[in-house]
Amino acid sequence: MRDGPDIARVAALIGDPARANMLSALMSGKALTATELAQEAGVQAQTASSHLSRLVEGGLVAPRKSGRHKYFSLAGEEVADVLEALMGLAAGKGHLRTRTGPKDQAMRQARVCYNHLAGEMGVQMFRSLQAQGVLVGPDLQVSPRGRQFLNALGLDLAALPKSRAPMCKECLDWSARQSHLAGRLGRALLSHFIDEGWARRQADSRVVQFTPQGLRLFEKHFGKAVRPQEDFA
Amino acid sequence: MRDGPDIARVAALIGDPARANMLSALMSGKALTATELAQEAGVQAQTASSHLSRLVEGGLVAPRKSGRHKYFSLAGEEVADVLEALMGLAAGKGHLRTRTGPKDQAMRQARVCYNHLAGEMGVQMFRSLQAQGVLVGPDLQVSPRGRQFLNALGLDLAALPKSRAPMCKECLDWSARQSHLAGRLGRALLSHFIDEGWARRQADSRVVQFTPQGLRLFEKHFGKAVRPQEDFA
DNA sequence: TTTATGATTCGCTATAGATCGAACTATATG
DNA sequence: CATATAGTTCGATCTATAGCGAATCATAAA
Repeated sequence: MRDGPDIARVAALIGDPARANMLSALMSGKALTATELAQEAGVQAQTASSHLSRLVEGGLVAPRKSGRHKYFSLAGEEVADVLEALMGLAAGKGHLRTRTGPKDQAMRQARVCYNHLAGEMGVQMFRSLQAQGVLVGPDLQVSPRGRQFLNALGLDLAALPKSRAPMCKECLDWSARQSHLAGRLGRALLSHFIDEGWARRQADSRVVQFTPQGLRLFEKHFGKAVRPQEDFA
Repeated sequence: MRDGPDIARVAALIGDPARANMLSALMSGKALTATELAQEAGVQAQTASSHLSRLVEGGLVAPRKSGRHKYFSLAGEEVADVLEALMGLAAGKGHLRTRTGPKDQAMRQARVCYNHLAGEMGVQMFRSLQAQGVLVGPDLQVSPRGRQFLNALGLDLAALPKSRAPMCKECLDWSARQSHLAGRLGRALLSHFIDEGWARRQADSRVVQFTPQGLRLFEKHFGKAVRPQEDFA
């Protein structure tokens, strides 16, 4: 069994606590500077710099300079997917870093996964979109009815930036263990919710906080989110 | 960002070359003894023993003794899923361990993923099952028509061993970058192909070799597999 | 019983790499 | 220009752990 991809290389890259913290922070979808990431990781700036160059070298994060700052972000959606999957496994094995607090509860409810909505509400939205026939088929095409639905929401697909990236993609949720919507449409929907004031991002965390009004509107369009699943020991 | 699952712990566990080799070998779905795994990993028996106890401790593999042998297998489907996802990322980044050989080609065509069929043919089968309405809805329920279809194939769902594990589950393919069928049905289908002589497992590898007849029957029921995708650099 | 083989435990060594202090470069701001 | 801040490079240290030899335990075969 000496063939196949070199899985140890990427895993080792993720397997260092400092780097894992950085990657987790980047799961917010925001691009962060080297010093911000150093703080997230709890190490000195020099150490962080070394870690970051290794992450770039390994193709997990992408650098971008702007003035005297250097911003880092996840290299792509596949990276975010793998991280989310790893979180699922770790959570399932009970490897949690902290006692479950109030934030944890909120994270399970609604959070950012790279650039789209995850958590119970993310899962609920995805199921609803399929049930309503907005997304159809195994490859998740947007149906004509779907276009109409999205227009009614105030979202124009044609206005989305052109890109070779897939419009719709599934992403496995670590807390709910079910799929939610990623891809360009997933990103567009989350931005839309925030632009329209349905929800806002909580500073320095992945939590997405819906306003009471926003929640009402969400449930009107996508149905009521299932109650958060109890802990799996 | 000090909350969330402890991703570094599992990743570090996978991130050692010897352990990664062991896990890759276990992706064949077979349970292997400690010495077999030592050979796969290219280390001495004592070293392997230490690695294996750590893998068990971390919940990634499950031990089972039988006489003076101790068999190890992956702890569950979630573990296999994560490994497959990691392979996808590693392959996408060009982190391959060896030059692409003839075996590599065969692996992309049809291989075992833990206990079900993966590769181009696995993906093709999954799409076909959805297109034909055998599996319907976002949660992949087997339709009444689906039951009929499977019966015609010689597969009786009611005869499958009872279990709380999901009947149908998606699993992301590292070579094709699309979903294929996992879960109890996925397992049952692969066993069926082998029992019926459509295909046989290649010794000491994950490759699934279809016979000419088996291939014809497969294509009759599931359509022709798409041509293997070219390398992504 | 003895003998052979599989697996583990112990003790030791060697090494990769994580960490930080200090010096250095580059960009911005006054 | 000088000065402050962001980021990197270099060198040194220190720790975790992968690796193996040798001995030990466990089970099976003879």
